[in-house]
Amino acid sequence: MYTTLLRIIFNMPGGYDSVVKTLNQEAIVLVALDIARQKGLPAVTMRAVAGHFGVTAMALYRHVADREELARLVVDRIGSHIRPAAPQGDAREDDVAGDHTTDHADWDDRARAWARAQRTVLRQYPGTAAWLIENGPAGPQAYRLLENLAAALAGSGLDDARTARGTALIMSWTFSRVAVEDRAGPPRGERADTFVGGLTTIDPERHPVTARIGQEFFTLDDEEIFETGLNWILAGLGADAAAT
Amino acid sequence: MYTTLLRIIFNMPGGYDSVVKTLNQEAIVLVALDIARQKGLPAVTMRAVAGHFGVTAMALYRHVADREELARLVVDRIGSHIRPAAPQGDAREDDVAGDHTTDHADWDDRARAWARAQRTVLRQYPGTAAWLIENGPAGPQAYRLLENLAAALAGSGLDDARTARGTALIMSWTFSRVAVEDRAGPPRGERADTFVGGLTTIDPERHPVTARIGQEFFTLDDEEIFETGLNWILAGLGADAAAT
DNA sequence: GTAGCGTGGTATACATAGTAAACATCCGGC
DNA sequence: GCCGGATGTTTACTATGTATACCACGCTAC
Repeated sequence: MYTTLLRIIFNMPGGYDSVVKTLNQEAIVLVALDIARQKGLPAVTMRAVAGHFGVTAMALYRHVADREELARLVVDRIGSHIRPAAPQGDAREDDVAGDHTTDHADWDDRARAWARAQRTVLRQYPGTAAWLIENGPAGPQAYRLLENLAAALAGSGLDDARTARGTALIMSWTFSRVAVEDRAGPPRGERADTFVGGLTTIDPERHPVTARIGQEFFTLDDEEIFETGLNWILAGLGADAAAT
Repeated sequence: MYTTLLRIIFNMPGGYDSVVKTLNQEAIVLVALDIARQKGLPAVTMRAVAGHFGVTAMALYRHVADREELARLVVDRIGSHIRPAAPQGDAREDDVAGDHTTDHADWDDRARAWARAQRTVLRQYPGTAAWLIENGPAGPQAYRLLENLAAALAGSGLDDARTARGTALIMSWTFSRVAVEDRAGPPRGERADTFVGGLTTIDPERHPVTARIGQEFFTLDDEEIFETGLNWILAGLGADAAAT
């Protein structure tokens, strides 16, 4: 409203759009992305996004179908930030065609790079990993990333069926680890009844192994857990591929 | 309310409690468990549970602190249904002490049995796996089950740190697979823009590998994906244990 | 120029959640 | 016979998504 007036006041060719954010899908997604980064994906509510524009929540519905669509757009945009670099160390962009020409010997390094890139970006947007597990990856970026991973695994010599299963395994590990890391973040040691937090009070009589390795849960950092799991997964895949 | 009157009407020693459910924590958890099984954990709302007793939602707060506590009680109760049988085939109950006396050679079969038992039960209560990923396992049953798994892995010869990481990996795979299966359930082929549903429309030009293996995502059933992933994980763990 | 129509934002309201606060009721013990 | 704790109710407030009706602007066709 009053756009004409504001255009006169600001006296600029493109109107006031370059100063005050215009309400369109692109801008909405960007604001939502910002909220997701700062407060997590669940904090991306219609009212919160609308508030950043000084409009009502209903205004957003002229540009996105509903919250579900907005979430998908946000997650897809997050996916566009994930650029698994080639493991050789050269900084070239990953282009799908190019990836297929790389040496097949380093398939596991490519898979590792893929998982690390996923984790790095997903960690910046709390709640996204959990969302992906519950809703499933979708959209163009998801396809691009799936292709990257599948291409890497296909280079191992696994057949198609195993390649498909392998992508599921690596994606699962990546998403669920980040989801776990998301919650373990800020309120460290706040809730005593949490799984990890409660490990100090384990009764060694009834739970001898847990009591013994309980310390490990504290000292291990997320990085180590993630990398070790990834190594085991790739070792298992590699052994299977070699045996075929 | 009117308990005296009802006791007179029903004319029974214990009052009407044996006919109409009494409101106490145990009964609340059982009703919540029932709702979780039929409609999933997210459907366990305070009002829904209260409705089954013919009371208001606020009445529940005399017996549970809040929805969070109720959810934890429900999940713990679900955990009590998980009884990973010994892999030898004998039907004895798994008791923690007994588990440790079993032969260490079959550590991977024990881990497999653990994961299968988890999956079988978690599948009966949709949304629980996702809840576990987001909130983390907690409570007595979680400890018992963790001990079971850790004990199995410790039998592989892995050191404590690796055992801890191994439990995280196996739990992650189990939980996230069931979480994925939960959503893939009823609305199969409903949303065309879903990850799996969209795989038919993959452009073979841009996503050659995905297009090729796309069929596999349809034909593979959940059982196969789960078992194969589990095998790879255990193979990776085993190789590492053997190398140490 | 003006009538009308489409685009886009607003106002209002409803449904579903959890839950706080004050009140009511009932029952057992003094 | 009354009192106090335990237990359920009432009311209401919050946050969330979203349906519906409305309205204001500005462009286009006459």
